[in-house]
Amino acid sequence: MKVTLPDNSVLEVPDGSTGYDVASKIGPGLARVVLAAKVSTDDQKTWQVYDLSRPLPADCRIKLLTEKDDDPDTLNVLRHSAAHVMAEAICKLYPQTKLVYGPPVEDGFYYDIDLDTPITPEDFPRIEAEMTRIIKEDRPFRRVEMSRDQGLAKIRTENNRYKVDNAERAEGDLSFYVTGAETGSSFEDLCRGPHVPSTGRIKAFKIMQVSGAYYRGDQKDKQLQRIYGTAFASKKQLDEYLKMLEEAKKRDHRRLGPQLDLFHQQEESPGAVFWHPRGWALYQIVVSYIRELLGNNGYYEVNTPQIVDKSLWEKSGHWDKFRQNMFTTETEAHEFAIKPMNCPCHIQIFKQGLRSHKDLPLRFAEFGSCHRNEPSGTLHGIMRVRAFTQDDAHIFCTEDQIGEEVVQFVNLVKQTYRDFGFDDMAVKFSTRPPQRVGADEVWDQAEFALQDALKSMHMDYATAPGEGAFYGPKVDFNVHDCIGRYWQLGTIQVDFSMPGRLGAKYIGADNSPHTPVMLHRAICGSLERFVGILIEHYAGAFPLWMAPIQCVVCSISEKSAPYAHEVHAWLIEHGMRTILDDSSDRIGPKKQRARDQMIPYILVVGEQEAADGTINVNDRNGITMGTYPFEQFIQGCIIEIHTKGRNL
RNA sequence: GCUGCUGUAGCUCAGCUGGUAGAGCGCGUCCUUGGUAAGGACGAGGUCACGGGUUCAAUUCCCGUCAGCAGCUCCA
Repeated sequence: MKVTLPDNSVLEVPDGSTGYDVASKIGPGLARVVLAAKVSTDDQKTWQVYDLSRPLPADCRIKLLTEKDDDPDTLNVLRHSAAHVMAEAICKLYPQTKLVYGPPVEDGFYYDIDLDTPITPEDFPRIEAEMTRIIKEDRPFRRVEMSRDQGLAKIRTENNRYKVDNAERAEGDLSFYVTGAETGSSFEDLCRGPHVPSTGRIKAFKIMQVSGAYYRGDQKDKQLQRIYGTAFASKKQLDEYLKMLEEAKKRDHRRLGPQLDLFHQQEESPGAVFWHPRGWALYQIVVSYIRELLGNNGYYEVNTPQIVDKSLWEKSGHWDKFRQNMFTTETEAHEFAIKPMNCPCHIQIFKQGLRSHKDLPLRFAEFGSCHRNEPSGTLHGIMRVRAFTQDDAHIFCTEDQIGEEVVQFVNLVKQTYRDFGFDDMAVKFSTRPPQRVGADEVWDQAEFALQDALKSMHMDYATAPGEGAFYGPKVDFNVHDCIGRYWQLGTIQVDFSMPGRLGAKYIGADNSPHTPVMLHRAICGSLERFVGILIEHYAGAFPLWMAPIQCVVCSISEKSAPYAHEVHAWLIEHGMRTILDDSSDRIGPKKQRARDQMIPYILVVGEQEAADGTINVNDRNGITMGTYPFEQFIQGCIIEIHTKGRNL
């Protein structure tokens, strides 16, 4: 049979040859480092990863995965095998363990186990030692295939409901992997594969953490222990990965926020933010940016009450679905809810007076302060909080106007994210959830409108079936943080239901009343989260235009302190956010302190500068940029701020 | 909310098998007025998260509460 290699050369091998045979034929060096084979039988439309010992299909295209290449499947195979080794080690140490499921994931792998004894980080070294032993034995991974019936019969004897479940849900015939000899020391697991040839090929691994995970993600089902690990083809790569994690920690907004004196959080108000002057300056820069953008794009800013009678939330449908997550308060006759969102209030504004179709689209924006009683375990720094402010707006429009409004909004999102420096956002389109309000035809229409707009803009997006809001489908704009977690920032949601439920009407061209469509939308989403993402994105080193403090003036000695005061005053007059350091420290420590605060420009002034009317400019990376006349420096700053630093 | 871990000075952390606490940085005062990645001396700072229990004695052991961390679930 013929096997085509990546360089399009064709190798003639006996029928039934394996990936290992092909590798050996090419060269013994390759045979030593190859881990698995990637095989395509449909001219590279789809690929399947094969064990090296598995016979190849006739006339296929093959790509050999080695320890050195960067194909993500290489790591997946390696990590999947590492998961098996870890499972074996755990079963050896805890014989009552029931294995559940152990896949590779983005940064490593995990194995879910059902075991009543909690595994703690203190146990990791023992498990790792056992894994090292298994790896040293260099036992082969052997694939054993069985007919479905045979396999099911076998697995049912094992008293493990999870594996029976897995087997029942798998399609077609079943395969098991035996690690080791057919008799004697070996470990077996129901598994689709593929695996590396033998345990010895796992060169670098580490158990990372353990946590709870519900079986099949169901909160009502048993909570299992999920043990996370990672594996690489070399120790060097593992070390690099661990170092990268350390570096990422330094960008964490929960560390940088207090360190840069931006905000703090404390026990007495979990899920809320105490903004310090510098953090609030940053926050207000975001607000000003959005306020200007909305003003230029046909929005009217409004403001609505914090505390609203429960009856409004009953009408809107929130009480039914989110009562558990709403903060309430009461007076003599009323039970109130602290608003968890702004839309019902915006509808109240819409309802004042008689609206005409000529008023549409009508766009109400609010920096709306909301409170949601999020479950304690979901809080995360300022990214997920209970008290937050959205750059919220609701667009009241006709069905015909939806497309155009979505397009305009997506353009605003793109412009904003570009200006703030987020270049890789992920777009997600979420469709109708099981629990929802509104007729199916209406959902069809709303989903179509959103998708159509995305397509017309040639946006790349992922579809999330069933993840829409209860009143309508949505498009989310997500950005990742320093440790790769994705957070929803912007969103636009089509709502055919709530205006009707709350009695919003306009008079159409036909002189009869109609219910408007409402679009819920936010560019930043929660401003708290947006600022959190900004902190991590820039690791605290904000571009000049958004830096809370833009310059610090440092005097060389007492002799130059008066001039430093003068320079400081000039900068303030020119609108620069500036502080003065005329302390008795030497210039070294002053600069160090300024760098620690990530202040973009450190302006050193001594007797020389005082005599010349100049300033010596240094950046926060320790680079001395030169001595400039004051005017020249200011002009440079003004340009840098105006262009948001993109051309400099 | 669930599982596991954690909570000691403003920050980062020591503190073994119970005998009421320590370092570095920071902070304050003084000396030094020094030209670009931390000058020197002295000093102040802690109800060891909170509430119970065991004990002659608890920061240390046990239970509970609160908060944080990791993941799961959730996210209008």
